[in-house]
Amino acid sequence: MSATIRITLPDGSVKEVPAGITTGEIAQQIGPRLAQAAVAAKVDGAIWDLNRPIQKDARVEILTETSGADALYVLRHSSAHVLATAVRQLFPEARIGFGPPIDDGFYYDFEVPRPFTPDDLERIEAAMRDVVKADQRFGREEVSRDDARRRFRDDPLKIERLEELGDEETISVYTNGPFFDLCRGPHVPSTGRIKHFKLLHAAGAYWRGDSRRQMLQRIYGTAWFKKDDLEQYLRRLEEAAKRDHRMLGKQLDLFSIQEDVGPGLILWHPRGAVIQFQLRRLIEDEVIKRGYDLVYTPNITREELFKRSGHLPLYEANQFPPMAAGAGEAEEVRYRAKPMNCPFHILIYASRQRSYRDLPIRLAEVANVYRNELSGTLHGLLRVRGLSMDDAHIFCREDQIEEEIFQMLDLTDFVLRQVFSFEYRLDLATRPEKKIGDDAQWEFAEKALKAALDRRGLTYGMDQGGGAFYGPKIDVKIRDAIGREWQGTTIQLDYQLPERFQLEYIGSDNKPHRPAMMHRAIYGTLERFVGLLIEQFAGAFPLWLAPEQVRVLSITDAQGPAAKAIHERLRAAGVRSHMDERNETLNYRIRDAELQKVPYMAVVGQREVDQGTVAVRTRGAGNKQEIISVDAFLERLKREIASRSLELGKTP
RNA sequence: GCUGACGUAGCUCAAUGGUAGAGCAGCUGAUUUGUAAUCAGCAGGCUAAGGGUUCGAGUCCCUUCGUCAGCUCCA
Repeated sequence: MSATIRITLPDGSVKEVPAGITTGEIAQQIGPRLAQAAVAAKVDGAIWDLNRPIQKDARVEILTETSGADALYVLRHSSAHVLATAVRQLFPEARIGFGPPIDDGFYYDFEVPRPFTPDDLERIEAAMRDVVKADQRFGREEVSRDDARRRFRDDPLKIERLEELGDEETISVYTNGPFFDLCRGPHVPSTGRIKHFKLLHAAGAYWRGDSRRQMLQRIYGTAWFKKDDLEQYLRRLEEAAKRDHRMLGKQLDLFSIQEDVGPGLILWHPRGAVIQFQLRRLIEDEVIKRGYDLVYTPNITREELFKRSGHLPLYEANQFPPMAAGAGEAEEVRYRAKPMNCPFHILIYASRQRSYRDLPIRLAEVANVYRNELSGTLHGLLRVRGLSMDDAHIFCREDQIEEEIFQMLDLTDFVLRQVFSFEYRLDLATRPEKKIGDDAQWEFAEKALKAALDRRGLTYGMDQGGGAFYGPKIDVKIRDAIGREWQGTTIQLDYQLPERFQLEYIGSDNKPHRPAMMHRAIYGTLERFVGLLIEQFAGAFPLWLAPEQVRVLSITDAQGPAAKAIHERLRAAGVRSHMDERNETLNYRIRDAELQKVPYMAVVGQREVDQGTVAVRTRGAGNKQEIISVDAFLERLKREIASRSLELGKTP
């Protein structure tokens, strides 16, 4: 006998249906068009296949191609299976790893005797199209552990995963055509639903993300419901490539990285240095207003200092090897380039006795540090070996911690959101495996960070195990042009260093106490931040940051002296003005200034000379020129620069 | 660091194992231009570095350095 169950639909209506009905059948009952468009269903909030039977009362929502992220997730997961089906067909010896959906696409990991070539990818993609054409039905089976062991006996990676599943977990196997996979699902009804996909690239990836385990070959792809969406996505990738800071850095002559100097070491050309300089000014001015003191400390130090701080040996892999002082009195003394500034700031703190009345003490320094990062991780300005950190260390009483963190979050918001309109995401990173200090200290520190975040009413993610070895931290992630996330701001609590350096202050009880300590960088590093800014603005910087703010162009040589006078007047007023008096046509010089993304061009012809005006052309505004007096132009420039407006011609 | 691809003029790219080219940029000259490329000429290279195979290597092989994608790591 078949029992009846009650299905609640999103509009609140209730359907009485026999138990064992599938969500696909429910869709069919509602309407054939819905059934046609259906991809999967949400049953009590969980995503299910359309052909999975429902046995008890539930809320059901049919997901269609237009249901957004959930539906795409299912499509891409199924695409990964189609990929694996094709790979297995062409490379029967391939063993399968994991194949999940990811943002914008999917991947699948394979253990194969040799890596995939670009040719292989083309063949695999063609084979995938055959699988799609065959319109294989995705079937779901629940199997016993023994059964699963038998079925995956040739796939050791799957067996490894299988053995980790708890006894209470359902073991499900999904099949399509000849392919079967240990998989939680869900999937689209059949492979024919996957029409618009493309394989993007192949690369090595460690099994389970562990660099001690074997390397598998990962194939990345993207998949969409509509042809337009796929094309738009591919176009978006191309557009993003045009914003790549490495390409723009070359075109706009901002910086270079040269083999003669070394990987990850930046040469800031004059035009790039301007941007860095403006950022330094901004943060230094702001920090002074907020009660910090600026300090300067050396780039190298006796190695003992980093032993005392605990960086050696824990951080040694990231440090450059020691250098000897050479012949003479200090022959045996070994020095190290600094990877961090904390020990120096600590020594400044400890250089005299401190009272509770002095706290908090906030020491700030935009400093160069050197970290020997793995060569394969270096990436333009976004990951370098010579870093300019806008670093600071705060020493305070325990009861001041929360307020200090609160203030740092405020400074972060000022810089990232108010000044730059960055969308940013916060993470609370907790204790890692490699750490110093006991669990009680970590517990306390993690709570303090949480309290400040909650007090500011911020939402944040948890990054379990992502903390620094000396304490938990709050990290800010900013996306680059192609959507990769990079850490910018970091706020870290540290209970270890004050202990190691025996830091003290004299409390109101006239007894010594240990201060709390925090590290923080708002930009993170100037290298990375400038890199992200280049991509954010696609090289077209707002006036206050632009390497060249105005380019003065004379129409013929006759206006040369007058143009030069205007240029010099602007420069004397602090405007970054350049003059283009090359023997080229006006059109040529305008084109050049546009390509260099100069915010304003000031064109000076005979009419302008006679009237004491300039013809102002705004970047990107075509030939909508504006004739104004030199005085008015200069006033406008000054106002816009001071306002740090992100848009040309607009002062907030 | 690992896996793979790649490295040719300042830049972007060509060159079935058989004399290294083009466009732009640069230099010289002509031209004096009113809002996205004026014309002509000239110069520019030990093909990343080092080794090997070959009558002959930019091209094939090895090593090193570097770049790119991803993994790991991280500001």
